[in-house]
Amino acid sequence: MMELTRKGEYAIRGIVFLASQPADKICLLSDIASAVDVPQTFLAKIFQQFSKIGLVRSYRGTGGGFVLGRPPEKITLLEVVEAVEGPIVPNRCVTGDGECNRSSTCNVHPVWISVQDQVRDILEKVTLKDLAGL
Amino acid sequence: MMELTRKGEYAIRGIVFLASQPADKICLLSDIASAVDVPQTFLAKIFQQFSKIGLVRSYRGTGGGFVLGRPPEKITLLEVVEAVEGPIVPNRCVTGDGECNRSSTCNVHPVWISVQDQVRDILEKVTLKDLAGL
DNA sequence: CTAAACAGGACATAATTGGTCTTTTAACAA
DNA sequence: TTGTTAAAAGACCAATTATGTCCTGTTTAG
Repeated sequence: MMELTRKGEYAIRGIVFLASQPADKICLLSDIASAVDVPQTFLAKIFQQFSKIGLVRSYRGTGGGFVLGRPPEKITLLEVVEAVEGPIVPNRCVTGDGECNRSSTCNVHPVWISVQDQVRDILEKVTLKDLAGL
Repeated sequence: MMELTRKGEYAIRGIVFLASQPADKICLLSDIASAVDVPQTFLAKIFQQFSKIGLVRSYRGTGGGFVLGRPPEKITLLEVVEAVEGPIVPNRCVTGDGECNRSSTCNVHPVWISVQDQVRDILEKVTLKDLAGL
């Protein structure tokens, strides 16, 4: 249960590596991919998702590549994980879209809420600065 | 991320229902399944897993069925979930079987440990007695 | 012996995961 | 303007996992 997918793992590896590089250095996807040992085409998809929500900034063409969208201390692990894995939702109950039709009598419900809160809390306190060892 | 599968959801529903029944009542699988609205054949698999680790006790033949293996206050939500979903492992890192070959330099590692501990802690404090509203 | 009820394994189907490939778009340089 | 470089986007595909079903035991009460 609760296992991160490869996509999530690769996402973390990739962006942590980027955070460990000099702030103004535009990194090639190919370099990142080989540095963190992830298939480049797969990492491309991941970084596209990052780019859409501003976690990274991309430049095309010659001399192009990626840089962090914000300083590493302003990007949390929660953001990175949720960017590629979707929101942290331990049970269909807590999605709030009426999935749990037993909610009135469901004593399990508050437990999942509690789990969700705790996990989000932990991941939110960790930034790329911490992870990149800066 | 971290979503419980249907199997896990069904498992909880089924055993919580069983816990809500009189302690000495041998419940038919068919009755449990229809009460909690789960396909009987699927629930059968789940209860077989419960039975193997003693969460429930099964009786075969005429007059057979299921009862809880222990008093409801002695069965935790953690046990129930882990029985069918496997151990709570947020990342391959924390499995301990050498999956994380970067562990020496991996700053993410302790975060997953922390998540694992917190979640287990929450689920361990909730018993079937709580969930069945006893 | 027979009917009731769980145990166990094989099988089937759909969804998700974990990618690859191709084409397009954008930026720069000669 | 014309290549060349590099990311964006979308189609596609194989393997795995999730979600069951089905059939054949095996056990037990009566």
